[in-house]
Amino acid sequence: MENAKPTPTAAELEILSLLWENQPLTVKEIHEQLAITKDVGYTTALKIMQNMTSKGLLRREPNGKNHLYYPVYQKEETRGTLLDRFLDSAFAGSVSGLAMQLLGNKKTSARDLSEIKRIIEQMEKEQPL
Amino acid sequence: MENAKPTPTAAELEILSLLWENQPLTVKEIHEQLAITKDVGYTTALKIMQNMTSKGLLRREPNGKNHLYYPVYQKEETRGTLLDRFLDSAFAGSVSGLAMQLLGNKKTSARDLSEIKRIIEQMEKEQPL
DNA sequence: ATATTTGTACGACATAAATCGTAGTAAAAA
DNA sequence: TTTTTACTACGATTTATGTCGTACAAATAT
Repeated sequence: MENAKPTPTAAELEILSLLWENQPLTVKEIHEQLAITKDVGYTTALKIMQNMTSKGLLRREPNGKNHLYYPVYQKEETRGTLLDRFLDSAFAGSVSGLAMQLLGNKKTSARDLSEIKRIIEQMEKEQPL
Repeated sequence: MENAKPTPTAAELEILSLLWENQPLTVKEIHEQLAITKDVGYTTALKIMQNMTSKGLLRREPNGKNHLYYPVYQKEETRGTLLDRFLDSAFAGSVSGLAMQLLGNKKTSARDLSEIKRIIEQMEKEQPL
């Protein structure tokens, strides 16, 4: 009864992103980072992190007076789960549909294109047929 | 004050997907389609479509006793908006990060790979550097 | 004309996410 | 030893989504 992989919300993902870069962190440290771009209260950050902990998204350890928070799932795993879900809901599971949209995206530069092509060729070599 | 492009939820996307394939549709027709895979009530589908209409996601026309519903935004535009949002929230805006995850996905077949490569080469031709 | 069916509107409820105020507890400072 | 500061816990509120039940209106059937 604890097997359904939890999928983080947007607010939770912001926190996870910080933890993926640098772990563990305290609530205070997370809040300081969040406060740079958003006007968010300390207790809001705390509450979200508490929710995340009870959902199994974070793990925490006592550290003197405060707590140290660790992400339970790492970046690639989480992104993979999110991508699967997104693919199904927005692109009817079509990988090439998503790829087309992505490649047509304004934010996709020529550099991205050749980078992606390089990755594909790499994969084709490693995993024949 | 009506400029924030609304981003559909998962349930709303299911309905939009049906409408993109075949428009316009009545609530009854939508519900029949949804009921094939999900156990959902008629009024639930109706309510969601009413919400979508007031959000500006759908447009409707009276048709005798019932209504015909049309999607306001077409598939590519909606997918583009969703993809931008997803890219920012889950991949810190990194196109190549998303591409890597996508290409490493189990669901991505060798056929997808060569299809994607073909698209890239096409784009590189059309839009040099 | 009355009854039944069909589609729509409205309101209620449950859940989850995000937000914050307030209060308690423990450590550090005075 | 008090007082202040720093974290944490708890509860309240708001908003959005999804889910229905019920009731109304119009058309069709009896």
